[in-house]
Amino acid sequence: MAYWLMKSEPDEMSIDDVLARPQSTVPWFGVRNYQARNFMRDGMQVGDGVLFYHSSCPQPGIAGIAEVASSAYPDHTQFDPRSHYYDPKSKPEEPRWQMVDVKAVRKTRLLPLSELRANPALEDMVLLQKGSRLSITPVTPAQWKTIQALLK
DNA sequence: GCCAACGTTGGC
DNA sequence: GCCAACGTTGGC
Repeated sequence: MAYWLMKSEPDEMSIDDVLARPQSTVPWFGVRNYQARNFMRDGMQVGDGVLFYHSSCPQPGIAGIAEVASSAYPDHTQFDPRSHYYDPKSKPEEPRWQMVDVKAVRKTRLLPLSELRANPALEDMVLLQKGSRLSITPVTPAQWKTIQALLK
């Protein structure tokens, strides 16, 4: 069992949007960063805990709890020339980009980035490191536990 | 809109 | 393999 933080722009896909979907589940398409892809492909297992983070919005922070709902499989948007996420260099016989399904578990209070930064127990979070921009980052069990307590 | 930080591309 | 140029992310 591992833990992750996944960023989503609420204008694109908020925690409410995911909860409103069938099975509260969404395919996490559009990741175009190798490190983030590798976390999905090599690290994630069904049932892993996910902190659902709202980014690029007025109040960035953790907005909900989710879980990994599938193992990694090819992201079909990479082959669609009309898609914003089209990658002409990726071939169907050798897909470059993968995705997983993510299932929303519950909405939480908005736990703002500023509150995460202010908590000494969380100072090592990958999310909070200088210059960190990864849309998918690992979370340690201790960090997960701290955040669960903050969301109680 | 600004800008720091980082990733990718491509010429050499 | 180096590295300049460019594109993207994302908080502010």
